[in-house]
Amino acid sequence: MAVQTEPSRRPRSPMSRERVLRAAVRLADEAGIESLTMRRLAKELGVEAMTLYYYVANKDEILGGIVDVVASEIEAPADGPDWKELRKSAISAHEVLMRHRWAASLMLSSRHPRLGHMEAVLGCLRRAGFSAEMTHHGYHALESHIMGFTLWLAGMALDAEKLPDLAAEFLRELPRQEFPHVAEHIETHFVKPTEYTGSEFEFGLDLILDGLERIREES
Amino acid sequence: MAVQTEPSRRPRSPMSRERVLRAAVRLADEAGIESLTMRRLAKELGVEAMTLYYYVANKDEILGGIVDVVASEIEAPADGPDWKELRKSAISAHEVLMRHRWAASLMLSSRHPRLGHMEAVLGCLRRAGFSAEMTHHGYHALESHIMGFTLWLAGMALDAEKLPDLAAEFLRELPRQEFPHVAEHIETHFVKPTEYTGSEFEFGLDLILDGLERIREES
DNA sequence: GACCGTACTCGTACAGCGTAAGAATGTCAA
DNA sequence: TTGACATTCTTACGCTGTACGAGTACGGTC
Repeated sequence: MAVQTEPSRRPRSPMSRERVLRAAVRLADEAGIESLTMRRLAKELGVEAMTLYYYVANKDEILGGIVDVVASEIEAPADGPDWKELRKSAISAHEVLMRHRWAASLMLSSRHPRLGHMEAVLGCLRRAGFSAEMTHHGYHALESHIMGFTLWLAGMALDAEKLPDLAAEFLRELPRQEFPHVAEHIETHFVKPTEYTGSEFEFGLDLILDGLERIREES
Repeated sequence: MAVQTEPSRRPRSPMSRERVLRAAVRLADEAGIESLTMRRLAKELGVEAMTLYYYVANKDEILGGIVDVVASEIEAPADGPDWKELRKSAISAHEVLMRHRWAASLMLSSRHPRLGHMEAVLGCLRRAGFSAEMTHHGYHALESHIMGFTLWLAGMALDAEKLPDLAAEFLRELPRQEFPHVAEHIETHFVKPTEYTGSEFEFGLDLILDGLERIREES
């Protein structure tokens, strides 16, 4: 039963569905999701396009697969009694989705639900004493914030390092008397090149969590 | 032979950029955004694909244009003193984006900001006494909820009328002891064919608005 | 009439996309 | 050696956006 296959004879590392997916994630991260084509992905793997179809039914399966890869990086809320574990989990989701800026919109349009994560979040709320009704409302409020905010920020951050310059130029051409608040917004937000620390995401998150807390205490 | 009023050579109404965009919106509404191709849109207008390029630089301009058409349907918050005008405006945005389920994700990826709406929302918060900082936070929290929730719901509602059956079958195959809360969630949400009235959207919206209110009163 | 500029529409072509069909190649067991 | 099977590649098809240039219609002017 000695494995006779000598890797030296065939320099290519063995292909696999997992290897395809990992390469797809890397390609999407580095070159954008629009660069993820069957031919380009195949070239990346040193192979022809049709070879991929031996490991994957079609491109949709690749898209679903890389969404799963990314989703598995998200930290689920712990099982303990503290329902504010959701806070950590939400921040984790935001961070992961910002590392893979193409993932959020794919995740929303994915036909296949992430049951494990959903179960963990719902259970966390339920154990904290929320009613079924309130649990569902809370779940959607949280998920909406994560997705909405992340999608917005990911759209902004397409060209992160030259954003201050872009904002400055935009500001110069903006008719200020017509859009004074927009001008103010851009100024405080973008022109000074502050590192994004997630505080904006957390503001909205805490708005929701504190609101839920209050509802829970009232009931 | 009088060829003048031959039905095959029907009198085409005059083409225009606006007519192209309106047809594009209708096509996307009726057949999905993925059906919006230059050739199909042209056929819809009784014309060849390349004709469209006389009115529009490229397809991206069409996509930007139809986003603007949809955005203009959204009711901006009124200029008055009541900052909860934002509530009406947010609900309007949600309704409009649900009428055009392809629009939300396009709007998020659009490179061109909707200054008028942004100015109205920011001004509304500012006039209510929020600090610049808080205004920006509130703006993003609201916008995130609108976009995140609408995108989620639009993804769900792809095949609205047969959703209860789908949910029932999904539920039948779901390992209940493994995902009890998910099962509960699906049951209360989908199996009974309740008309969606927007109450879920408004729950999260009010969580945010009430949270902002409290912050305003504290300061 | 003839001529011409302008506005508009279309035919053709090309590179790139996902992928169906099947041939070619490599590897192992009998 | 033969045959079965796993893996990869070649070719081709219909679709996409769109570059390029050739029509076509319709005013003026001479």
